[in-house]
Formats: sequence, C-alpha cells, structure tokens
Amino acid sequence: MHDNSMSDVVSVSEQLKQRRLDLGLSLSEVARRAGTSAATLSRYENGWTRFETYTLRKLALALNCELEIKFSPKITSNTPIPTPQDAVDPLARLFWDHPLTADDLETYPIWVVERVLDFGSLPDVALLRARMGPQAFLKAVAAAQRLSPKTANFWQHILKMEGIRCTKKYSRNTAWNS
Amino acid sequence: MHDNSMSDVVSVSEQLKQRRLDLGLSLSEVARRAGTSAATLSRYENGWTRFETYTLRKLALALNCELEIKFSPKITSNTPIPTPQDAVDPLARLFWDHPLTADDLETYPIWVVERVLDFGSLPDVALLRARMGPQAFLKAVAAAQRLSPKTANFWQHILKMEGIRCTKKYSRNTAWNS
DNA sequence: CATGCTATTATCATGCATGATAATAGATGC
DNA sequence: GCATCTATTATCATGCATGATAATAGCATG
Repeated sequence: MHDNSMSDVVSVSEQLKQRRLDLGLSLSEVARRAGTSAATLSRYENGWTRFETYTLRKLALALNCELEIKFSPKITSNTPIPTPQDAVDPLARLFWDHPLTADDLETYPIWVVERVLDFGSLPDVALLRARMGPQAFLKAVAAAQRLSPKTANFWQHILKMEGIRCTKKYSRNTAWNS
Repeated sequence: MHDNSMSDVVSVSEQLKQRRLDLGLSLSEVARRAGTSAATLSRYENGWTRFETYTLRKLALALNCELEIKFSPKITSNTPIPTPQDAVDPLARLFWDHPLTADDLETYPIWVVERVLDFGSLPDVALLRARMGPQAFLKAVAAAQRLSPKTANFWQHILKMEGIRCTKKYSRNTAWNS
C-alpha cells in the first residue's frame, strides 16, 4: 500500500545476528575473524544504534557479506486524501528521536510543524498541510519557534499573504540556533 | 562480466556530496539541518572512511534520503578456469589493508593463503587452490603461521592426508593470536 | 555434580569521531 | 578595492565507540 515500503528496512543488529546464526558461528569466532571484540559484536546485535562503518566493514568481511550503504533520494507520494495514519507513516522518518503518533498531530501541532518544515520535503509539507487543514497548519507555522532562518523567512512571506501574524520574530541566528 | 558487480559500490563520500549538490545546498546548510557540524560533513565528503551510522542517519534526513545499510551474503562464483586476474578479483575484498595484485599470488603465496583461509569463503579457497595448483597451495598452507586455531586444525588433517608436514605447530592461543 | 562452551552485561581505560573555532583560499557581487 | 559567501583544513577539547576483562547465567556433556 505504501510505495516506499519497497526497501526491507532490517536493522543492522538483526542482519548481523541472522547472518552469524546462518553461518553457525559464535560471537567470539566472528569477532576474532573480524578483528573486533565479542563485547562489541554482542552490543551490535543487541539494540546498539551507533555503529561505526569501519567496524561494520570488518564484520561484513568476517561474515562473507557485501556491505552496501546507500542513500536513496526520497520520493514522497502526493496523497490526495490523507487519513491520520497516511499522514503519520511518511512523516515518521522525520521524528527519529521521538516516535510520531497520530495523536501528536492534534496534541503537539507546533512541534510537528517545526520538524516537518525544517527537515521534510515539499511533499511532506503538502501532506501535513492537507492533513491539518490550511488554517490549523498556518496557525502552527506562525507559532513555530525553532525554524531555520531561511525556512522562517520563506514562511513569513506565505503567512503575510495569508494575513496571519507571526508569533515569533525571526531575526538572526542566536542562542536558539547555535 | 562479473556477476557480483550488480551493486554499484559508490562511496559514502561521493553519495553525500552528489546528493548535496543535487539539492543545491551548502555544507553549513546541510550540517545545520542534520544537527551536525560543517567540519564533520566536509570530512565526510573528503576521504573519510570511519563514519558513524548515527551521523549518517541524520545526514540522510537532512538530504531527504532513505539510508539503507545492507549485508548481502556473498555468493562467490565457481570459476572453472581461473586466470590470474579471475583469481585476484574475487579475492581482492579480503585484502582491505593492502591491495592484492596478481603477482602477490606468486611472490607472497603464504600471506595470501593465510588471509584467504581465515577470512575467505569455501569458494574463495577453492578458487585460490585452483589458481595456485594443489601442490603450491598445500605447501603454502603448511607454511602458514597466522591461521586461527580452528582453521589450522582443519587444515592439519587435510595436510596429513596429503602427506605434507606442517612447518608450524599449532597448539593454543598465544601471543600471535591475542 | 563438575566442566566447558555460549551469550550478555558491567566496568574501566583508551582511541577516535565529533563539535567548535579559526585560518586560509576561492568565488561572487557591490 | 572590500565584503560575503563558500569549502577545506588544522587544532583542540569532549563525548562516545571500542577493547579488555570479568562477572553472571544458560546449556550442553561427561
């Protein structure tokens, strides 16, 4: 249903563990072959998130794998009728630090808008705007405090054309940005 | 010609720079959106090799990209008639610290054998053996000093069946392994 | 029961990526 | 000319991944 679900996003941890078990190797065995430590490998297989590609490459070698690190430009689909979940799903990736729920769109619209405006693509913004509705969306934009200078400046013009006054005065990079 | 060349192995640095230029963004702009520093991003785009996936994910977000880190089990083709280059190409990935040349197979057979036996797959070993020839291959194996205990033990049996005496006595993990 | 493997986790020291800053140089525009 | 952006690189302090080690527990085998 979602066209962006083509890529099987399997965590690095799962891949490492699965491959090691497929080969029937122990932690220490793989660690030795990779030139790393069993402690590190165990951490890698259990909820670790900050990997070093240097270590990943050594592990790939030990596991007889090809390691591919690929950046794929995101093509966000233009959903005409966004349901709450249809809006949350494509935007979820922007909220890496805190999971985005459907309720957040109504409970913390400003927080969501700030994130989407600054980190999202144009389709992301369109999707969020379509979901929140023009008024609520622009109101949240006007209340946004944490936009980048360029983003803020752009939306100032939009808000001005819409006759909405900004809650925040955008000037230069100050404490909230540095 | 090589069936494993399906994956366009583009360096992380190239991908980052290409994508940033495609979007027409400056270093500091991307760095700010990603929540990292321009210095780091510049290093990332210029010959850096030890990336943190944590930073890569933030950059992917700033560049509106999907980041995929995939381990693909390596299927080494069984080449029936290995030419020098046909042997070197598949084995080159095992020599990440020092590039493998065709001459190395004759000049430093022990070094090559050690590496392939310990880090290579079964097809890798078969390929190297087919290229070096059974005699030269086993001779190099017998002279190998740096094999892992399990690998060494396995080849001890093979060499014994072949009537070849080992140059190295394999015992326990000592200085050369710890 | 003991023995030896396994994996997980905690602790600590160390090496390295990162962030901050500044210096340099190139490009562009006034 | 100057001013301002850009990117690169150097330096330094700091945060964090890593390696080493040990402690714990599970699980098999004798």
